[in-house]
Amino acid sequence: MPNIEHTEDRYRVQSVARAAALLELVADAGPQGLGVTEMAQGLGVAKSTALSLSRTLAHAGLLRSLDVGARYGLGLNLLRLGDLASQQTSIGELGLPVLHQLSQATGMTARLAINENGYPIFLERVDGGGPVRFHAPLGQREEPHCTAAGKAILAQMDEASVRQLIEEAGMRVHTPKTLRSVEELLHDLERARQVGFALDDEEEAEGVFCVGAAFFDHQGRCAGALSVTDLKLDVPLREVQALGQSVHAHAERLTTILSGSRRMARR
Amino acid sequence: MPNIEHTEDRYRVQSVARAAALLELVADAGPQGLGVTEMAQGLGVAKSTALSLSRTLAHAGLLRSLDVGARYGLGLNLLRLGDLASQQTSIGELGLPVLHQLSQATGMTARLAINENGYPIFLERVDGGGPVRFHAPLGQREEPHCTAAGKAILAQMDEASVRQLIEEAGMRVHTPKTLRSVEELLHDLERARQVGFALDDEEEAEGVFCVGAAFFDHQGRCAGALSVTDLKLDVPLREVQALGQSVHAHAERLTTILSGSRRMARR
DNA sequence: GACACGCGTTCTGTGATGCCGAACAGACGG
DNA sequence: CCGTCTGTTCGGCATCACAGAACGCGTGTC
Repeated sequence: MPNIEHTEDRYRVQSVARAAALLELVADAGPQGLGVTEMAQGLGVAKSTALSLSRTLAHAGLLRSLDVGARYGLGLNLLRLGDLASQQTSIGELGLPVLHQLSQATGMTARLAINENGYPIFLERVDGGGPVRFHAPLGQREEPHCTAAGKAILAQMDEASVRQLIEEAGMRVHTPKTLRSVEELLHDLERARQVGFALDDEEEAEGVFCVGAAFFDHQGRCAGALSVTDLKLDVPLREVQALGQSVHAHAERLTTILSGSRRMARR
Repeated sequence: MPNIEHTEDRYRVQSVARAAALLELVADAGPQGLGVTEMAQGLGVAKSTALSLSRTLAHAGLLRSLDVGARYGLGLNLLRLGDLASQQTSIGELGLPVLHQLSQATGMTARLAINENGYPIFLERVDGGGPVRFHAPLGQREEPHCTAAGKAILAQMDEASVRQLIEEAGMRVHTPKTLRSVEELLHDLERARQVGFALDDEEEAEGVFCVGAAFFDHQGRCAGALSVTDLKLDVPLREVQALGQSVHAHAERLTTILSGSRRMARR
């Protein structure tokens, strides 16, 4: 579904591709898992094929059988592998301490996203102390136009690239406050550049307020963005400026870490 | 030489099993990733085979190419899948079988608590065979200083964190035997660390005796604790040592389950 | 500068193997 | 006691994954 099938990829192993699709299928199925029959029709293969695939994946710990040998859910090895994946992505590893500091300094849920061709992908998350937990999945490509991290990243691109990206990504409307036009977006990005941080003022979800700022790698390229999230109610307007400066400062700190303490952010 | 060989699993897809082994291989390789040649000799297959596998996995987002098309590291989709796996996996569910075994082995009421910032929250409970049922609410945050599970968790934290937590939580006095000072508590925790289990000797309720031991997640963090409860009358002093060892052993069993049980094939 | 060696990549033939489909065995529920 | 769900088994054909040799390319070494 999110993945368009095959870019004319030669060298592709059918059964492995099916196995990967099966993982996605099981992930979407939720906690109750999937049975062999459901897998089979979800993948469009015979039941016996689905059985072989699931058995093999289960043996590798990528799936696990929920009941005794009947339904399958995601396996615990995925936990370990996912954890290693974020560690091995040096940004995730290097950014985690900064993220903790940011969370502690603001008391809010802090997240770190990397820049993948203009899209933010969240690698790490540190919950704030508050009672409210936010739905904040990791490893997922989020939308650029309505998230603080996304706009912080977009603000570092030139206008032509932004237009092209939005052309491709679209601008889904989530709330009444979601920006509707590229012009509106570009204007907002200009403002973000001037103050050094981007806002998501109930643009993705009602009642949720985010502040984001970009950080840069050793070549000065925008490597990603930090953001903090909280209920709009809990963010007095007069504090937004201070909050933004804090996020910006932490992003700059991360920039100096990533660049070997040589170069500063490109504005 | 065939290092990962299986327990006579009939339905097994060779290429998928190899793909899974490849994921492990890349995970062990660390941040710099693996090249095709290394994968090939690591798996014991031809280079072209390794190429097909890695391309397929990369297309599914389970691997990602680090340089342009050369070396491969773990993919970001693993992050998302791992995150989902942890959401969909309740520790309680995994621990339930162990809990049953523990209850059966000891004949006592067994409980499982997760560690939430040092506080124990009981998720599951299995009643022993005896006539007495204990008031043991689930899903509720209990006090750390006077419960076996709480002290088992505390025993895994450093002294400063314990002091800070107790500062915040206080030490309500329930019985004459309830510990009164942080020093007393720290001393008790030190003893618990040495023997591998914590005791609650009528400290929360008179006549009630508990033994607890911590278990750990795939990162080695203390994820929670198991405990057993009975009337003090029914626990002869000489049995405490054996009881503690049993609880400790079951907690260890749960730890191996939670940490992904990789490499379970031993020929 | 030429050479050799390492890398990743390409291509093609072949036989192992993944795949389907049909049949089987329990578990429910009418 | 059937009909209809499951998950499981098995055999056989065609596919598809696999190996291996050859290619292009960048590196390092005389």
